[in-house]
Amino acid sequence: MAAMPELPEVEVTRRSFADAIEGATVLQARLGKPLRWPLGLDCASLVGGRVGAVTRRGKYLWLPISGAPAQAGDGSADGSASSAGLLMHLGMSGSLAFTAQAGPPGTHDHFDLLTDRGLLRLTDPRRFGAVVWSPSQQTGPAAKLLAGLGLEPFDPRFNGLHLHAGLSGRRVAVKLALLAGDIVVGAGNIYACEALFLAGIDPRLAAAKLSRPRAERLAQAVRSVLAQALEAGGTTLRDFKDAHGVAGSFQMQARVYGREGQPCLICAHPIKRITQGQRSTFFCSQCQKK
DNA sequence: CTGGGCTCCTGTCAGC
DNA sequence: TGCTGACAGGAGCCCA
Repeated sequence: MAAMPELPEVEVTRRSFADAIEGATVLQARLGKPLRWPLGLDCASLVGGRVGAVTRRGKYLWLPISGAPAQAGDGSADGSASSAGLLMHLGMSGSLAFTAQAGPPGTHDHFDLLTDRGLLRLTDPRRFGAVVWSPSQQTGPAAKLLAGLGLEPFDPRFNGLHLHAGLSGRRVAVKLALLAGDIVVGAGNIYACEALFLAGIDPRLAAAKLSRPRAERLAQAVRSVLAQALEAGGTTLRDFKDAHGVAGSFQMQARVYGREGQPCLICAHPIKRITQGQRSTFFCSQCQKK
């Protein structure tokens, strides 16, 4: 079962278990095969900890865990932002399930957090995902990983002006600049392609060459594509499911992604596929201009 | 500082 | 049916 964790999928996952797990007590933790980075803590040290409010930053989830007896120097016991916790990333193939009853771990289940309210389980075949212990979001490994992330797409400060400023002085193609995530987070390969199509912008256009008005349109398109996907339950192309195993509603139809050779929905010109930064870009050469 | 390319690992699918 | 190669939604890191 493939997950497709771009921002909407991560947010849908978060919403699907955040309320249920908040306030739970950790009974046990287990690691499977190594993920992208080491946990940085003994699983046993998590036992007795209390899970706080799960938040998201970009495609990362933050699970505050406070008050575990074995955690030295953990001053906070209320699950607040300054609490210690786990920074999680789903990589390219990760998914989280939170269930009351779960069987023994399967081949691709590489992290379990058993609580008195249920089991949070990370399944990740490719193991590009990560679960990393950090003394807080603002310090330690979490701070390092979250540093340099751009604005959240739904942050009111993310607008055409911000995008235009971020793109200025960059020679890279506008699509790669979007993907880099240091201007705005959350647009992965699919949604970057889709947003550029919506905005009528050629993905190969040098970032700095995008005019202010077109940057405005692109910012709007990024928000709109991500909002649509979010509303649809995070569904994009395949079989994404949230932490209860609920599938998305399949409303977010890709207009260009994965449609090489098929007619553009606007002008019927065949959709093109090119490679940018070792990744596929889909676009309509007729509707998307430089 | 920017930009380009590589890398981690496994599953799936198309083609022969 | 079996093998092989291409490709996959992320993103940190290293080097020019």
